[in-house]
Amino acid sequence: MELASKYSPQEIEKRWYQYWIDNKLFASKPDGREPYTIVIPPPNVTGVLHMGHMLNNTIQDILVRKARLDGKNACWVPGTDHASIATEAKVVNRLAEQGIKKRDLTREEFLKHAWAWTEEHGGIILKQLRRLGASCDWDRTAFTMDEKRSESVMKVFVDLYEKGLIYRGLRMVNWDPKAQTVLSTEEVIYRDEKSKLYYLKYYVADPENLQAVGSKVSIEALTQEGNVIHKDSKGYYAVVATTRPETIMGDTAMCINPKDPKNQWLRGHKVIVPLVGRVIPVIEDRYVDIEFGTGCLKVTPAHDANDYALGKTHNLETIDIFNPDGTLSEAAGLYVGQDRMDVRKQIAIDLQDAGLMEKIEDYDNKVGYSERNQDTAVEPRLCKQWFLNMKHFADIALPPVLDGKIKFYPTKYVTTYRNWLENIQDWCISRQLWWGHRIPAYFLPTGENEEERYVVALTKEKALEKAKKIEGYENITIDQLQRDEDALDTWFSSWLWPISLFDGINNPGNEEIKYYYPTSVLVTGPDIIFFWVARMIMAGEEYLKDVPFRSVYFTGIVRDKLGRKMSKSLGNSPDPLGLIDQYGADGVRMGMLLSAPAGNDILFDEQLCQQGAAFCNKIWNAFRLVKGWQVDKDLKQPMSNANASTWMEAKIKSAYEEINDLYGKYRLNEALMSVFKLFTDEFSGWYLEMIKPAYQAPIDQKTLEETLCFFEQLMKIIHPFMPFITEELYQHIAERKDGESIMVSPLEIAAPTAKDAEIIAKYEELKQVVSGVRAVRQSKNISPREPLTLEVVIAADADNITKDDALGMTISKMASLAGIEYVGEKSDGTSAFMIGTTEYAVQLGNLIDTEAEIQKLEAELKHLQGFLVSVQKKLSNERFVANAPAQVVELERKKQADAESKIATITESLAKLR
RNA sequence: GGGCGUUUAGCUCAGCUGGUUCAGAGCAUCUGCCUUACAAGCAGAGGGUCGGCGGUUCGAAUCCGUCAACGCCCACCA
Repeated sequence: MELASKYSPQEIEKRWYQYWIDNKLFASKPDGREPYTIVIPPPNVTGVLHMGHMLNNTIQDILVRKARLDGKNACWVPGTDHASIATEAKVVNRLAEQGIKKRDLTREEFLKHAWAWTEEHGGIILKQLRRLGASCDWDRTAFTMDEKRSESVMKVFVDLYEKGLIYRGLRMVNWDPKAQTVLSTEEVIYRDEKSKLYYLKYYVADPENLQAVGSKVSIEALTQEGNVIHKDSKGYYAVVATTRPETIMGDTAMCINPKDPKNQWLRGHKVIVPLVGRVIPVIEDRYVDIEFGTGCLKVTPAHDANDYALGKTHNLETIDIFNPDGTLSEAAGLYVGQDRMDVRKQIAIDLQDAGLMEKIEDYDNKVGYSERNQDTAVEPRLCKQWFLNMKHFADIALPPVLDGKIKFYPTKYVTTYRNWLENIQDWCISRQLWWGHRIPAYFLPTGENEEERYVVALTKEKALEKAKKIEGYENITIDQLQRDEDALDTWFSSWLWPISLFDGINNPGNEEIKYYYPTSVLVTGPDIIFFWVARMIMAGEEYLKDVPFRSVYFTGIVRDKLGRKMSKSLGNSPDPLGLIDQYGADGVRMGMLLSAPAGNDILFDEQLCQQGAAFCNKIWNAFRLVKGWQVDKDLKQPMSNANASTWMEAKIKSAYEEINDLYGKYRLNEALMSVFKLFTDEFSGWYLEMIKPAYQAPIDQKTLEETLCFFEQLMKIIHPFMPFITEELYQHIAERKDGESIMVSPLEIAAPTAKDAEIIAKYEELKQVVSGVRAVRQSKNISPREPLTLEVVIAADADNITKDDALGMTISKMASLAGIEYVGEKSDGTSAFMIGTTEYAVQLGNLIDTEAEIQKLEAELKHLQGFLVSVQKKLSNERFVANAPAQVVELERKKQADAESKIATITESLAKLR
């Protein structure tokens, strides 16, 4: 079969992917082999493949394919996440485009739209992964909202509720006014913002009292005690610094620190909220920072977590001045119906106009935004929500990571993990969304001002049974039960992923969960260590009493080559599928990985894909060379080939050992680099050139067989990184039966022995001699094909690698030598170089440039003399000789001896040249 | 404010518990080659006082201290 001189991946990749699918080579069922399991971090169901996915999934695919070659039963389970906030937002937007408002629809109608959208866009991302070569067991594709996963979520909710770990309570929570849902603390990200600090005047409401006090103790006296008293024509006033003047309508107190000397004069008084006119008490609490602003804090219990806490201790009224959409409510009394951000601007003006603003300063502060929606600030809001008690889960999730039962790569994330768990807050798991798992709680009818009553059960029927057992509700009917409208946080289903994929919640102890769990490794980004990684560990420990994965490999963020995050607005994110079209999946995989040092961010440079494509071409052409050789069955294998073959085998063994070690440490970029060098330098650059027959000359059978065997081994070693081209060539190397595949062909390579190391060392020396001759050619401008004679300057009985017939032959071939001569003294007209302590000289005849030779030798001599001085200095240091280990001293002595001998040789040569 | 990490050739990174001929790789650069597997290639070469300072040691890129720059995470200072 004729092979083109350039490798074209497109058709080949398509063909083999189909072949793998047709032969169910990605499928896994429990059997007697050791399992190797990875569950995919489920991408958003309506998401589109980006470079982060490319990296993450390339890594997973490499690990899974390697496991297959190692003879393990590899199972990579794909799936998607319903991503409730993100998806619901997308559906709401699409409906808006059609002029439909979410709140005009019933829940059922809305969900119909959402499912339609999911079916339309859902799973595109999984299809895209196939282009990359992802070897997922597609028959297992799951969705966080499919039947099994949903059932698991419901069961877990009910179970945790019954265990008393889920509770419902009124808390200060983070509210996203745009999505109109509550968020967990982890979903709020804080951004630095340039804002303003407004200093507002709160007039003292009872100036007579102040006067009264003042009459007893004069204002002057108070001032002398350190009080800072503000007064203008309208009276005495306190100054409060705030970043949020629009919340003053919710103020129910002003707070000072009892130990603040500046504000002692305000003790026990009342002040008037500016513009609003409400009279509020001055309370005292050590929470207030004396140094901040004026030391006076406005207390708005409904709209700030700290103020809420203050409100609780001091029994303050709570006035909620915001509507769920972030506009001002009736309770505010002013600016009703306007957006809080507009009100902030307006009220500043109004305060100023009313003379109630002391000053405005620039101020840097942090403002919380929803992780999913970065243009609307999160609002602290008092809300009744469902929470998961995290203390219990932190207790069970910390030990496995600290004890190393789960290994993190890189390890630095253990600290991050521990810090989070040690300061954990309860997890707010309810969301005011429809797209998600609806909370299985049912409210019972109650009177107007009664506490709410509810039951939690898997079905409405079971809820009814439970309700009937409650005193006073014996006669309740099913229609009177009102199911909670809210859905659960997406992560409340994701945290079960490694369990629910094998149906371990619904079907505890089933064959699959027993076989595949714990999974082998989780490959994910550090940004979801709290959202997902930690919580999976919690769920695993809670429900299976075992870790969900043995190791976690945290990948970095994919950035552009300038180090900027890839983003749509910067337009610096390449289209992954476009890259695959251009460079082939194998090329892109290599490009991704080469730039991905373990645990660091990756600076993606498209040029690396080019390198990947070039490597494919290299492999392709090496194969063309081997495939083109004619065999002469009668030809005996030359010794030089037999030796080269022994060396190549040793080299593969030692490289493979190193590669395996790197896999074990998840240093995949380094493993790939080793693979690359093994193929390009050792195999193609050296080995093939060593055994390559002369033009149109045949090769002996044995060498060809051995070469094909190496080729096959190399294809297997490369396969996890570049699955397509390796499969293609594997199929070409020998006749394969239909259904056979490199993917599942076992790869067994023995560990290198001491003898292998010896051979490798010998060939390293051989390479140096060859390079030495080549360097001489280069510097003298001699054609690579011009035959030259090499002199080896050694004693007649001395040993040298060129004396080995096979090695000598190889050196002659690789360096295009006419012959090798052994001389006691090199002849005139030679250019020399040293390998170790042996001098080699290339006969140049009249091409020799004596002056250049002298310069070269002088430079080397100078260098050696400097080196010798440093070694001698070390050896003459008594403390070094006394303290350093014997072998280190011995080594220095050898360095000294070698240097001296080299210097002698060079000095002699120089004398002769002169 | 606390914690973690990074700083080694033009770029991206190795260099483990200090000592295997004055620090390595890939890419990039320069030079010479269209040598019948591959110019998406081959051969050769140049390039770093290992962020600064101080210390421990016979010996430090490697250990300790300190400073600086950059990055990330956490934290209720309005």
